[in-house]
Amino acid sequence: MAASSNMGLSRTSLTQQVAAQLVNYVREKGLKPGDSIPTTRSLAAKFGVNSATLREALRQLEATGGILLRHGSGIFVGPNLDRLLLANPTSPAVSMEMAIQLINARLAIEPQIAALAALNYSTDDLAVLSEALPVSRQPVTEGPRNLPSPNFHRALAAASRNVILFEIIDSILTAYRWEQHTIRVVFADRERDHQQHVSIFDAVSDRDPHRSALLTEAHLKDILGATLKAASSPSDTSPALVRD
Amino acid sequence: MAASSNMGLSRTSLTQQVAAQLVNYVREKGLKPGDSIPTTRSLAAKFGVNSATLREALRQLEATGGILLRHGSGIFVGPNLDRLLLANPTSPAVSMEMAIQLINARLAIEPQIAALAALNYSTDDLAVLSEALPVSRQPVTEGPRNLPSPNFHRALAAASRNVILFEIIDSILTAYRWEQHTIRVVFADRERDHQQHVSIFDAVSDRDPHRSALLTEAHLKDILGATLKAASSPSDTSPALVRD
DNA sequence: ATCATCCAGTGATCGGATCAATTTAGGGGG
DNA sequence: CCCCCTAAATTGATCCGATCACTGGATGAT
Repeated sequence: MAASSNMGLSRTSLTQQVAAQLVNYVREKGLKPGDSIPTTRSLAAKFGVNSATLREALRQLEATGGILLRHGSGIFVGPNLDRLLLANPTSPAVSMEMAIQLINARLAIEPQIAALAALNYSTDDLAVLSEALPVSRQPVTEGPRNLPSPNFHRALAAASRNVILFEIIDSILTAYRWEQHTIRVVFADRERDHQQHVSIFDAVSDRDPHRSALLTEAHLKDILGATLKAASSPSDTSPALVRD
Repeated sequence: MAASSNMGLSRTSLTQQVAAQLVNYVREKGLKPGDSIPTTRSLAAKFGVNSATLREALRQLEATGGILLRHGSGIFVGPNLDRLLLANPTSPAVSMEMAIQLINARLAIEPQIAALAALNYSTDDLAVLSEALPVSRQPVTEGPRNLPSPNFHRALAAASRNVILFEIIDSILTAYRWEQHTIRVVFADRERDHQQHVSIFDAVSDRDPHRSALLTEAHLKDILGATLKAASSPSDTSPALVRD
């Protein structure tokens, strides 16, 4: 049951494996918020890892909001179970469903962000935004190690001058990319994607909130449509492309 | 410099104190994404804690997306510095600014969520929503241990049938309550708050997305206005109230 | 100059020991 | 019989030191 030895390809750290196992445990047991989780000692024994390693996994899940650690009392499932279970996807089907929900979430939020960006952006923001513009035309720029070049949507959120909204979009995009590790969304018309970005940029720089919102909405609906089509017809000849 | 002994009231765990210290270190040093952070051993010595404790703090910050741990290479500041720095607020003034940004973020998102809820809710959702309705009238129900009674806005987000959006609202509300630990927002007209909730509920149950969005927007603008007024005039006679 | 190899630095994991907070079970007094 | 106070058991939190595993640069031969 344990068998966490580094057999073959073990790209992930033991700690994260343990965290994933714990999430699966909660999932399979059908535990609900408030339910208790076995003690640290028994968990460490169950997963066949050291207490320190288990502890790191616990902290990680606690930071995410998945579990609660109460000194002297025990370990409990956190209030927001979703956040815990979404940590590791179950099946590609679920992943696709998640991807669609992610796009729908963006569809609900980003038009407002575009409008706010049009109202609040500074000259610096505009510079960053225009700088992120040509990037979306590049095929798949394999940038430096771990510095993903700021893409258009992130820059747009930054221009809205609201840290919270930026954080939200950032986390959504991150989550989306994570989903893409499982399912690759085929995006046929890359040039069209870029053109839409340009038109959004123009609307924002014109300080036109209404037009910015509408164009952003249309853009995301386009992406949603492409994703839905890709969902019905599995990956065919066209290579999987990453888009932002 | 270390001095992490449990003097007086130390409600937070040592691990979290260390995490906070590390964040402050990054802040004061003015480190930017990609910059390297001292080694685990030196950090443990610097903060005067054991390596295991430091490690838990690191995992915690890593899970939040604040830092990057690379085996054999080093520790680095993560791509999203904001997420790191927002972990612990600096001053009440900043906190107030953050509270306003939080409300503005809700203002950008929740109307759309209300519209989606009007379109997508099921009978179960409606039941939960109506159940959460009378709660907002209660003064400050000190519920059981750690099960915050589902409040109206959370239920509304759940009715939108989009897990991502629910997560977003949930995190915003959580963050907001966290901010309230520092600054207490005075909300004068509690009855009005409740009436607005009721009218939103009616619009949603009528499957009227447009009206739902408009009412939600008005409701949040009300809250924003009250918060802004409280920001200008510091806490006076009226007791601080918690609202949702 | 090129490339394989080695080595120091650094994070990751381990094993057990000890401290601290919580809960629970008794025991004494009312 | 019930309540309060104390003590022990339970469980998470921290510590300590050691060892393993990955990376990157230095070393040296070709």
